[in-house]
This record gives sequence, structure tokens and C-alpha cells, in this order.
Amino acid sequence: MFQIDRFGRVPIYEQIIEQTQRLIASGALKEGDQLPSVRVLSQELTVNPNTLQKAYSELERRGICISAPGNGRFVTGDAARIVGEGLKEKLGEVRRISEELCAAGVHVEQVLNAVSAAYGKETKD
Amino acid sequence: MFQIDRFGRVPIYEQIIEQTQRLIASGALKEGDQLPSVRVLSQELTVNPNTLQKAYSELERRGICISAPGNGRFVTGDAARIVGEGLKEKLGEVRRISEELCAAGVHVEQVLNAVSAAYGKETKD
DNA sequence: ATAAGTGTACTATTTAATATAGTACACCTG
DNA sequence: CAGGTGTACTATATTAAATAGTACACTTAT
Repeated sequence: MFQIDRFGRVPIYEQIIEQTQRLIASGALKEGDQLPSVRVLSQELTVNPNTLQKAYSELERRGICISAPGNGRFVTGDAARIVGEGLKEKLGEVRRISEELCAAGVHVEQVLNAVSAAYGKETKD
Repeated sequence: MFQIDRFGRVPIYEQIIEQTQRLIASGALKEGDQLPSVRVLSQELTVNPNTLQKAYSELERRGICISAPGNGRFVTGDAARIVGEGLKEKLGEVRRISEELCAAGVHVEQVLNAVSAAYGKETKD
């Protein structure tokens, strides 16, 4: 369910946050779905439970999941919407990088091609 | 010449590397131009000279600048080409983010618009 | 020759973030 | 009651980053 990279400089707890949101954005996780418990997931990933607790707390703070003490932790109804709003930041990131490429003299077509390729379509060269 | 953000999680020395390369990519720094000395720049930015030395060493390792001991540090003739090759990584980054946006159901037009906006052109909605 | 500026090479220390370890307690369900 | 869940602590270890300070070699200009 999760894939941890222990060597990059992105903290594990952020990877959990990021990947959880991605699963929601893609629809793999929906409202009411239960997230793996910190204990179970800590064994599965060989990661300290506290690290996962930190990630889950943040997701909860964002309104993406809610804890039912003694029961489990579940995806909220607002999760998809909240994650969707966060995607605007990624669009801003695309713009920021594009500005750099523009300043560096990279042709706009090359950048558009990178986008199109990601969407599985090809524009002519 | 440089703008340091002390609060983000990008190390100062990486910001120096990044910004130097950006100045070269944009043509603001050309072959033969002298880079500010570690001592001068450390006072200007209120940053430890060792931190700048670390950044410069890495730029040198990449072949972007060369030191003339006792004289100064200068942009190499290969700098622009080397930096240019590095831009391909940024294109890959655009593609990676675009894939995420695609998976999250964001329309390709929105992403293309972000790129176009960065290039100062507008596509129709 | 000297002074001033340059690069370089160290060692030591501090700081902050991250992750781990261990414990304890409260809650819900079967 | 047992077993799973969330939660809240404290303590420790590790690492990267940055700072502080010193020393030395080299080049240029005076």
C-alpha cells in the first residue's frame, strides 16, 4: 500500500502523508475506508509507530481522515475535496518550473510535450 | 545577487548552487565572469564562509566554475552547456507532476495552461 | 617585499529535524 | 475480559546543516 524511500531527504512521515493523499486523489481510497493502524503498518513497513502517528495526525489536522478511538481511523467525506484543493499547489509548481525553463531558453513546445506525454498523448515535434 | 530563504528545508548551500545555475541559464552569468568570493558573499548574506565554500566546491565539481587560487573563481566555458543538460531533469519533474495531476483527474488543459502562463501566453479556456 | 585579497583545509561545536525505543492509558468491539 | 484500536508521554540516537575559529598557500598590486 505504501512505498518508503529511506535514502532520499523526504522524511518518512511526509512520504506517508503524500502517498495517502495520492491514493485518495486517484480514488483508491474513498470515504469511510479504514487506514491501516499504526501498529500494523509499523510492522509492515518496519517503521516506528510514532513516525506513522505523526503522519496520521497531520492528515487528521487537514481533515482528510478522522480517528474513532478504540475502533480505527477512517477517510472522511471531505477528503477528496481537500486533496483536490491541494492539487492547485502542484499546478503552481508546474508554473514555477516552467518559468525557470522559459528563462533558461527552453522552448515552450518541449515543456508542453512533457505534460502531454504524462497524459499519454503525443503532440507533434 | 543571491536570495536566501532560511526557513524552508532547502539547505543554504543548495540554494546557492541552484541560484548560480539559474543565473548561468538565464545568461546573467557568462564564461569568465567572476563569482563573489566566499568572504565577501558571507558578509553580504550573513552566512558562514564554509557554507559557501561547500556550494562553490560542488559547482566546481560539476565543471560550472573553476578556481584560480589567489585570484578568484570564474565561470567556465562549459557552464552554460552543463547547466543546460541539467534542465532535462526539470522537464522530467514537469512530467512527474503532470502524471500525478493526471491520476488525480485534473484536466490536461489546466496543466497546459500553467505552462503557457509561465511563457507569457494564454491558451483559450 | 609587503599588504590585501583570494582559495583551501582543517577541527570543533551547535542546532534542528528525524526517527527510534519504551511505556502507559483510554476506548471500542466481540 | 481479551484484543485490537488511538493517544500521550519521555528519553535517546542519528544525521545534516550551519557556525566558529584557525591556519596556510597563492596571486596581484603597490
